[in-house]
Amino acid sequence: MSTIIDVAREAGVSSATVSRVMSAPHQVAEGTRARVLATMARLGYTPNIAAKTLRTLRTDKVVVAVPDITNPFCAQFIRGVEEAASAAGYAVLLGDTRYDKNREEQYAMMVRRREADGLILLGHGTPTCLREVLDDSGRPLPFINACGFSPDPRIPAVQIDNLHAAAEVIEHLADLGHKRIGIISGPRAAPNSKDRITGVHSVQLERPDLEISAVEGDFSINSGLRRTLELLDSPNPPTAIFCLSDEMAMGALAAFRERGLTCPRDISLAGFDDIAYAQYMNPPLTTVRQPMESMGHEVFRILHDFLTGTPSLVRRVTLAHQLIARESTGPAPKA
Amino acid sequence: MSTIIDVAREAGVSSATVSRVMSAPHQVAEGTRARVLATMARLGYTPNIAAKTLRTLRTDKVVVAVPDITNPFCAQFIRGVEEAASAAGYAVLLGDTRYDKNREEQYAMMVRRREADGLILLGHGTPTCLREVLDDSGRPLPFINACGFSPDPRIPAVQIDNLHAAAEVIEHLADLGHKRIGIISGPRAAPNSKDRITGVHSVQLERPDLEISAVEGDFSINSGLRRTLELLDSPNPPTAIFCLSDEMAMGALAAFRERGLTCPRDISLAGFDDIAYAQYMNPPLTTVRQPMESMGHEVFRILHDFLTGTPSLVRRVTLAHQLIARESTGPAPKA
DNA sequence: ACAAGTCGTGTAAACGTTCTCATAACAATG
DNA sequence: CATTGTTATGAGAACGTTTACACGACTTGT
Repeated sequence: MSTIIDVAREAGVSSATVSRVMSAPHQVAEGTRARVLATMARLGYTPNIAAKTLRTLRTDKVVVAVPDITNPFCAQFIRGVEEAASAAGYAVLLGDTRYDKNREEQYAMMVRRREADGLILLGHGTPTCLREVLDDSGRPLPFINACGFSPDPRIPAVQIDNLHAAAEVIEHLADLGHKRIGIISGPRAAPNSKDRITGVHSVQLERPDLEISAVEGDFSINSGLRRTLELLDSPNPPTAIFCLSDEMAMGALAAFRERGLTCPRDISLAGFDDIAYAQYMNPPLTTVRQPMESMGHEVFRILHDFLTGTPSLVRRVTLAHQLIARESTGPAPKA
Repeated sequence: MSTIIDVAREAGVSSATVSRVMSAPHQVAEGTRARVLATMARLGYTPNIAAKTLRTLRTDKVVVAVPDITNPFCAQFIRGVEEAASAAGYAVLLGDTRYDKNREEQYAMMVRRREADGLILLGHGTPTCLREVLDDSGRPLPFINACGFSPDPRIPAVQIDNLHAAAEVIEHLADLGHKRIGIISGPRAAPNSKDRITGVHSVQLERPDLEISAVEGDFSINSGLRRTLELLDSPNPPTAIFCLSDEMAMGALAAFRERGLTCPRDISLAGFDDIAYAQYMNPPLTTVRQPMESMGHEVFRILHDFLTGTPSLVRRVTLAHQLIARESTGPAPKA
């Protein structure tokens, strides 16, 4: 492996000039530049990144940590971040936390150890090793949440209006004549689950004839299946089910199948997220679209502004969602 | 940010000793070790990775590049690699190539620039910037393929027996009485598509009454939908369709729906991969299970042996697959 | 008592960059 | 002609580690 020194020697210049050819080409005379470039090509020179970051303290990398890489919802978000990042000359380091705090910490450590310039976390959490720094120094961190506002207001974040999104779904179902609606939430602790449930109840306030029964899932297909079976087996089963993720809705569909129920004739179903599969389900799923790619763009933009010292006061951004009515929701069956 | 020198000064030892406390703790006296450890904790010392890799030329990172992070099939593989990697103290850098050669090159460059110790590529390709090195030096590279043997035999790889797996599916369908079978392949250029098609034809040799019509897809849901519609609209449509990926099978299901066909009563369907969604589709999908997690383990193991200089002659490994018959395949309808 | 280990530690030279100064050559200005 | 400014380059000091080598203090075996 040849170094910048080799190139310098071969081209008859100093290492400083070679360095400049790469980072500030206009500063070096055209002839010299061409000669250096040619030498670099001839030697197959590739700069040593470790040395570069040791010197500059910049890695041009950001970590994106998602709770479940298996979920297409996360994948879309990653795509968005990746797009914005590579446009700005940054590489994306991807982390799959599997909803595990320890793994989350590990990825956060990468920014503490300066293996990456910043951290984007899908979810509302704050890794403790970053919180420590924040509490000690009080200075803002190269860290941002997506899809969930942290309870700590100092931490920037981007999300949709979960409360109103959920409310719209319930209104949609109520308009179709559904009175008994089952909700399958994500883990209750998550602020966005809470927001969505608050949204559900806000509708109930205006339509007191609504009967809402909420159970707790974990966003997985299987929990959607299990919880739906429970709802169906209850004494007075709902005529519509609202899953707070499309994956759980997929499980619900399997549960309907298991009980011989036809959707939407016998029971209606709504999901949340609008993953790519939603439109291909059987029947195509009514759901709320979260603009995950735009969220990725936006989140990176904010982080990047911070990294480049671009003065900015933007802390939190709310993006527009969209209710997408497909065929899984229909009129409530006549009792 | 405190350095190893700060810790050394505070603890009254040399930087060498501090370094040893981290990398070879048994070499340093217990009392000293405790003192150093305490000092490190007090100062909140975190080692600078850039300096470390500059010195050692090791990053303890491997890049895993997959063609489509959105595909749960890839995700499972990543999980497998990640598991094996973190057990061995390696971090995984994830790359989403989106079937794009340029992106593939970019990730390969990371190992050339020593930003990572090795590259795992899902697919049969060889990035040109690595092939160059291989051709120039002739020495083996820290590079391995998964799910597809490279035409270049010098490159290690792990995959299943695609030929026989596909043959088993066709036999399964033929046993159910299907005579006209449609195949929706991935891009023809891919060796594993070729292998599977060869497998299909190997069955045809023994059962000459089979009519096979193969069309080319691109593994995406949408191509599955489109190609299936074409097959259904042909003069003598097949009674069974075999998609070379579960995602395309999902598209096929949507196509059936669009044409008012009930699966498996009117038409049978088989997929390939056994992604997590396969069992939850409507109807649950008959498919071939590829052991993606084990493949991840195995692939990392081979790469790791190479990296640690463990002498090994294993170049290529074939893992066991499994035909999983679910409800999407049934007896051929009576003409 | 001496030679030959072992053990714990320190010294200092790398690793490959970047970047601040310094300098030299030349042009423009008074 | 002296001064000032501009432009292209070089010298060399960091950046924070690891590690080969050296050394002194013990232990052990003769």
